[in-house]
Amino acid sequence: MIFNKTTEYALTILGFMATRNENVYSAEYLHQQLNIPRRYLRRLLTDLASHGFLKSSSGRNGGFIFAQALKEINLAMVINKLEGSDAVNNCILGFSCCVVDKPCIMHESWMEARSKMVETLTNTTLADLKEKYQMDLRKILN
Amino acid sequence: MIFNKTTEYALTILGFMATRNENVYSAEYLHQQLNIPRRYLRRLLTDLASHGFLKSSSGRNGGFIFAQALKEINLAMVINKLEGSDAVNNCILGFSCCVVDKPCIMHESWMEARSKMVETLTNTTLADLKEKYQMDLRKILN
DNA sequence: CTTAAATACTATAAAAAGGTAGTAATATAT
DNA sequence: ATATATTACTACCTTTTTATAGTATTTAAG
Repeated sequence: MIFNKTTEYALTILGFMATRNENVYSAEYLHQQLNIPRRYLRRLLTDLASHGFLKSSSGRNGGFIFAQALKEINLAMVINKLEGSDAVNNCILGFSCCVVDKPCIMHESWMEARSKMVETLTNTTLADLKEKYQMDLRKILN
Repeated sequence: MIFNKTTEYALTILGFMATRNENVYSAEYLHQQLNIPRRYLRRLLTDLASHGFLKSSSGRNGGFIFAQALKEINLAMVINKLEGSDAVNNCILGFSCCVVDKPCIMHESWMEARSKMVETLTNTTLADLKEKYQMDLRKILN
């Protein structure tokens, strides 16, 4: 499982938008480029706007743009907003009773695994993805 | 999200069984100890048996025991069996087209994060959990 | 001012995951 | 043999997640 489909979609959208250079992205355009179900994607875009990642403009020539600088948005932020609170921070066993001073059996192994993952996700911003994308492009051209 | 509830339950059950010293564990007993819904837990135990982690014996005094040595069962195995195929090995974006020679934008960041996690989960066996549990017990007693 | 291209809102449908119920089958103790 | 404690199987119900539909609203072009 790892992440919900909705979260995957959100990362896909933001990742795509971050690496291209359009002025504005309409839902229809993103749908065609990314193959995410049309109506579901629209709602998700609205959500991403209400979460503060995107800004929407209605009407003709409207669409979505980033509401923040790319370097301000990291992958962990997106995941946390979409999975609700701290999906990534929970005990692997979902034990509400599993806390630092009374950990469950798997606590230690899982914390180690998880914290590495969270660290990477937190350290990766959309700006990093853009940079990587452009570097890859240059490699292909040379 | 990270893992399904079913996967959490499975890890809880196996972790519990690994750290205690009963001869056999009935569904009813596990239900009382672990607070997993009675009927759902039963089905899950049957599944764990058919996946080869447990062996069941019917009838009076029946129940479940491990079908393999504790050191042969690691957390990644359990997760993979329950989440179906390779949940943990998928692209973060769920792109079927994302493969090593044509990776998606987030491939690299995600692979790094994920592989750390998979490594820990693969290296942690039920025998390790048992050992850790007994060490913790000794600490409390001293 | 009308039309067209867009987002916004709300309700509903479909699919998947989680959970329950009934009954059959099995095996042990007495 | 019978009663009891157990798992096994199958069908169904509930909740959550994913997806669709209809209609209203916004805005720019012509």
